Amino acid sequence: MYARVIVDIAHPDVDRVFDYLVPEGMELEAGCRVAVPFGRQKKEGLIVSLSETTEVPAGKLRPVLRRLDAMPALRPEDFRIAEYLAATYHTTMAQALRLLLPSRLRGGRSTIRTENFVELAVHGSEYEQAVGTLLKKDGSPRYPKQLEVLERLRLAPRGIRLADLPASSVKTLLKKKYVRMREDTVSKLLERRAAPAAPEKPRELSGEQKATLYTILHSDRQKFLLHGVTGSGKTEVYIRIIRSMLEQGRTAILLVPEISLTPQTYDYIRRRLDVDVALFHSRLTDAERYEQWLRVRRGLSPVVIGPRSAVFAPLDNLGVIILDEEHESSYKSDRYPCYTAREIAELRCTLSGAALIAGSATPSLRTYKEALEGKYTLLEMPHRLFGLPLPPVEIVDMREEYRAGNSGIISAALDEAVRGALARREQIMIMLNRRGYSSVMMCPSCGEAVQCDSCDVAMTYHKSEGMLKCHYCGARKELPAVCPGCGAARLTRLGVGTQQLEEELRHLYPQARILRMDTDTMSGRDAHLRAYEQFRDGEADILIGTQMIAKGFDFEHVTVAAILGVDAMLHMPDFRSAERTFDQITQLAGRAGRQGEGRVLVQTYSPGNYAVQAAARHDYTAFFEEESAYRRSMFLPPYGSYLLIRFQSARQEDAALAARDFLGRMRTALAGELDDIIKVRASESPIRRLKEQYRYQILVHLRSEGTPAAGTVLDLAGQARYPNVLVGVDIDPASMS
DNA sequence: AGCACGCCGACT
DNA sequence: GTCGGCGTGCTC
Repeated sequence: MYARVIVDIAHPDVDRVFDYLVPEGMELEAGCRVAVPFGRQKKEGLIVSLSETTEVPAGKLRPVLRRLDAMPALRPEDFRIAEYLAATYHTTMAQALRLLLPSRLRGGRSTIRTENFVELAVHGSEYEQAVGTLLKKDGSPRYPKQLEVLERLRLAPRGIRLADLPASSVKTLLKKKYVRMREDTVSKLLERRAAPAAPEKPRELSGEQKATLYTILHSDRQKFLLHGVTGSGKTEVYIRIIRSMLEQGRTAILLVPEISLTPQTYDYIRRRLDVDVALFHSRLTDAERYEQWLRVRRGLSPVVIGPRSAVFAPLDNLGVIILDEEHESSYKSDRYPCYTAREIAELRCTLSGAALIAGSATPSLRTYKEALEGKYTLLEMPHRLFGLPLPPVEIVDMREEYRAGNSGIISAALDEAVRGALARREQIMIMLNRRGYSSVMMCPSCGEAVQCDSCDVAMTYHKSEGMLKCHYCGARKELPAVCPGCGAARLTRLGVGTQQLEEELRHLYPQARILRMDTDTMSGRDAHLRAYEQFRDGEADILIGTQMIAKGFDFEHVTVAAILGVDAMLHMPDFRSAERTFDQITQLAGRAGRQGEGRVLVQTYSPGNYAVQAAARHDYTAFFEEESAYRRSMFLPPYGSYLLIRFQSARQEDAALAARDFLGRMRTALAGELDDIIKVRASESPIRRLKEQYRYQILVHLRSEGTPAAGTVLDLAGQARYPNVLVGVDIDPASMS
């Protein structure tokens, strides 16, 4: 018998299966991790399959050293997923498989162990009888040790480790057949099932919710896009679907963006579903992550909640994957392999016949386009619950403010709204994009940003070099002395930071209690939850923060919501900047007026921008039409496509040489497919050195997705071998830097 | 990704 | 003469 093994080395030269002899008496299964000799080293590997035959000459074969886990770490489906990852995102199988295992199960740090567990063999009246035989005639204990063991086991549904019980009592109880032994995976935390949360009464669904639910549960379609405005009750629909799957004995994954609000979603779900829910999020330690993974692997948690990596959760009988806020950019990994959770979710749903539900108030262009084309079934929920209207949105023209002599952060309109709310003891939320800063240079008088001459994106100011750079083509130019648009004499760096905003607010409203939420202030483990509760309980009047306050933060007493720094968003050097702006304004507008009255203010130097305008009117369709026409005409995703091939090396000349050589090969290979190509740009990466690595990149802009030219480039990248150079491929990258 | 092999320059 | 640089090739 031979074991076909993928060795855990992420290098293209060894990215294949190696055959090993299975020693006499060693029991192995596909999916097992094993220790194997590899050259002069000892390595970990995963058994892809077992075989009666091998092509490898007998002289080369060496035996498996040992089996590492008591239970196969991976399931057959996991290999399908890894193969897809390796093929689609151009990485090695070893690298792909690492995504499917908790890091604890690598590098000899841990193994899935089993131990002997003792569990009750008698239940109900049989149990009572059994207890009776251990009592004296007067009802007092005759064998107190054995009685104690029975009582402890009665309270432990998964049994208790043999090692944790008195051996002699167990021996006797085994003989009496009151208890039995079972082998099971070891884990202290697995015993610790969260106490059932106080169940909440099911809520009455709105007509819209009922119709949506009905369609999903009774359709023979598999993929759905649930387009529901903020406050339309999408979460309740998700819960009903999950419950329905659980009733059929199937399992569910709920994917949420990485917004550290996962615990809140978790609490909400736990109150509505009385099942064990596994929770993945970025703040778990390696050990906790492993526990959650093992829970799922053992089939103890039929529901998984987590960010993009949770799409790999090893659930059997998968019934549904829900992608909440499907448009969020955090669903795309920023590390190699640069996978997107949506694509993996689609694959898993196809493999297991599960449903996929992508939900959003502002669907990504791509998903909405695919819904219109029929790949997804489009479900609309255009109304808020309880007949609440969407709040009116006021656009404040900051150019006018500037010309009228107010060069501060707060416009006159926002000032008036804040003072009013403070006087009425109502709450205010002010959102700034990211940390508010941007390195785009903009004219405060006309609102224009300095654009690249050949790329239709704003250029980025690199202070260290004193130059403007284009993140798409690498072009550089001097900072112009006057605005190229209107000739005004002052260009400024866009945006303010949350800290600066906080200072300004303290100065303007000394009596107000201000709470700031951003990555600087939210460092502790439960910092988010504490801040959330603080504001909810009325311990602050004004909440300022980055987009982390825009989602899931529903507060009754908020009557004023404002968004600043819209321009830094609009002028991001990224073709998705309008999409992101539309999304952010829409999300913020959803925060105010959950109880009826509410004011939403948008401060911007580009009041006429179509994304700003459409968001203010709550008109997704209009935004989609305009944005998709623009993307189509410029061959931008999801119509056209970008391929970014990056060359990284500790030695600058190695990276540069590799990029140059690759460019040459690519030009030759693409000679017959020039029609597919709009542009090829080779340059230093905008951040030319990162973590000691010099970086060069080639950006290929293709007329449409999945063209032969794309295949040519990706194949070439797959074959590329340069000493000391790492070649990475990113399809439609989220950022060029 | 590691590790040995092997073929060249600078040294006791 | 040999010590050690790192280009090349291999790992079931």
